[in-house]
Amino acid sequence: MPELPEVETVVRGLREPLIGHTIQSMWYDWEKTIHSPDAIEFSARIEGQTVQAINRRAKYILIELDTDVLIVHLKMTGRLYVADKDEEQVADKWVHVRFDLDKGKQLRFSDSRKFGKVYLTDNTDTLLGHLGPEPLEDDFTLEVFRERLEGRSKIIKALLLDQTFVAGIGNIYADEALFRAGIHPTVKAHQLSDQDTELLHQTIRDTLFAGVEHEGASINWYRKPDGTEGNSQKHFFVYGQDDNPCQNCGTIIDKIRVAQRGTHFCPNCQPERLD
DNA sequence: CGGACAACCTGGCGGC
DNA sequence: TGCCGCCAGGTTGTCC
Repeated sequence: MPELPEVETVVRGLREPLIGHTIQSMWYDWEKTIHSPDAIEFSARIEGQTVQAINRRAKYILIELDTDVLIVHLKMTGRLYVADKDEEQVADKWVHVRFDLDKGKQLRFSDSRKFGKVYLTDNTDTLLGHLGPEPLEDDFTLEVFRERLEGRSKIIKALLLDQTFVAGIGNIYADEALFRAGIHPTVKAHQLSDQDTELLHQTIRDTLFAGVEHEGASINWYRKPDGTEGNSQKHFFVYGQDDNPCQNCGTIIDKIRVAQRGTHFCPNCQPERLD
């Protein structure tokens, strides 16, 4: 659920309350959330380091410290936010990792489904090196997109979800980008015309830009670090719109399974294609 | 290369 | 009200 726009919104929201603070200690109650190194080394290494910058790569949050980078992946239900240390945790029973900061603050990682992970590393390449290009960066040009599509025969939706192909797109924005481009989700990459490719390149960027502008989609778990909801979900054309009329043509939006994922599309605007 | 599927987990919801 | 079973979707790994 948290995809590029949601993670970007979290990153932006964390900078003000977190940069400049020093991590004093670490607490956790679910060891599997700590991916690497092991919890003992993790806490020993992170204590005393100060937050210098916060960035994003794909769906990963990169909290740059003095000598290491604290990396967080929210997966489906993760939340990352700063709270006052003395503020009771009763309102959020899913906090599994906590970092005490100076000045009475606390960085909390909450995750009801426990899929999320935290990493500490001085070599981000090991974890992030395999990722594809950032779709909102200027270097993600139409030419780059074309080259990456070359020789691929995969179903286009599956390709968009592949983080090594393009980084940061998830189930929601994949459906939205395909709708905007008028491309059926099961179209094979090699079936795309030059015009399809150009359009899809543009709608991937448009869809993600719009998501960032609306501060992410609060479908059920996602919240901005200040606890408020994003508004992106109010602007979806197809995601979660099954059984409702298409805003473009009035045809009822359909929901099928593609690449083992719930997939929403307009049967009229996104016609199926045979080989 | 591609596709299917299980695993990791738990809350929310529809059905009864 | 309560229980059951399914669905949600990011990523990795395994198997064909």
